[in-house]
Amino acid sequence: MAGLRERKKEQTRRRIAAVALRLFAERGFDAVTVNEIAEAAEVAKVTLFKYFPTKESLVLRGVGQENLAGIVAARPAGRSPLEALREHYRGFATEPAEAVDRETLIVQMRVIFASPALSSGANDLLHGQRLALARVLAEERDELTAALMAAQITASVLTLQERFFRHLVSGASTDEAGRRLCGDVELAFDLLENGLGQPLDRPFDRPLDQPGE
Amino acid sequence: MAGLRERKKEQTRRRIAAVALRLFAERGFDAVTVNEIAEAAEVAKVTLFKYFPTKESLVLRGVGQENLAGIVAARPAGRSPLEALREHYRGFATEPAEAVDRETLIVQMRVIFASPALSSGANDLLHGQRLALARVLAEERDELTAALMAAQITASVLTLQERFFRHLVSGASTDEAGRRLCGDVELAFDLLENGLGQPLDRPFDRPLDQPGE
DNA sequence: CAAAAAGATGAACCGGGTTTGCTTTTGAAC
DNA sequence: GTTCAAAAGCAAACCCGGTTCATCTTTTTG
Repeated sequence: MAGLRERKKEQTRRRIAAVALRLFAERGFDAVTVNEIAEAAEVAKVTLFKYFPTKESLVLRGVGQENLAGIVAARPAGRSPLEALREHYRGFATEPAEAVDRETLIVQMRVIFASPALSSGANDLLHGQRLALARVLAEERDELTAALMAAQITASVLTLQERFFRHLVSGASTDEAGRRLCGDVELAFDLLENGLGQPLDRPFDRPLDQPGE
Repeated sequence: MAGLRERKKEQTRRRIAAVALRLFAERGFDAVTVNEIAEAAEVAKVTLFKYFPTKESLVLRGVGQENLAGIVAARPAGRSPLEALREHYRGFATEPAEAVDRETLIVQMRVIFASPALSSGANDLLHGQRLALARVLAEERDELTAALMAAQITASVLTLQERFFRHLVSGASTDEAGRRLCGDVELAFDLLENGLGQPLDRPFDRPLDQPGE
């Protein structure tokens, strides 16, 4: 019934997250205390921690929630896990992001990249994904193979994400970053499929990084 | 000149690490405070932190110092990075561990696996390795390929390590774990070389996990 | 042996996070 | 509208990892 209570809570949560992101962007993650955030957001520290379990979660909320395991588990019959994932990321690269507004996302990523604590925190989030993916893959092959596949896949996806956001953060337009990501996705999945043995090494060539942004 | 001072310091460092490991093994990483460790090791807290920068480092000292980048950079001419790494891990799997005594190592790993904080801490240590490896690889290929290769390789190596130590921790003898690791190394590097596309899927078969431990 | 250099130390402090005990707000039943 | 239980909010005190600082002890060196 979407009560008043719910709305107020949602509003408070947003306010806290927004204030926190702003302060982090202004002065850096480590230089802002949760007390300051709570004060600026006009809640008690204890209340803040009821909404967000840790300081990091103020920024990492909803980052890297790809659910690779789900994508693989839900793939149509006859399609390999890699094909399914490649398809998914093709879609992600072409469609224009949606949901949260770009500006906020960029600031968020900038803050994350600027703080070692947050970067490695984001890293950790993928650990769970890796285990889940390994579990799904293990239904069709032996456990070690499944674990290795999951490890390679999540590592590659993480690399793609990092590059994508790094482009965005360093000023590329959403379109341009998306276009780059397109090629990157193909390369990444080709490497996964065919292995590192073949020197297929970037068949098409492109400007090898920003020629000035 | 190997002064008295040096010896005492080394001795103190060892004592602290040993006491910490014992306490962690007895009661778990989170249930032990650094004050307790300092007290039990008969040093001041501030002294403890001069030897070990963080609580985690009391356990993670020297864990996962493989230096993949170094191995690749130092490989003989004409050998591919993957070949060099495979060779290195073949050696590691056959030679019997050396250095630290097995018992301590096992306790250490048990403690690490039992604590999420430590597990993800150990994870983090590989992050630096990944970047270093990517940098070395980037000397011979484009940056994205290098980054993806580094990501896949470090992820695979981490998986191998985890399995190896998990075997040890769950009671396998060093020999047995080493023998398993042998096969695992070949599979892991075959997957890296040839890709996940080919269903080479474990050509030899083995008991597919502990039949009760 | 004396003075400098290096360590060790206790005490106070900081910041993230939790506990406790209390007040206020909300939603629903009467 | 009144009543009441549940939910949310709060201040203050606390815990723990980690740092700072000023002081004291030990080792080295000349």
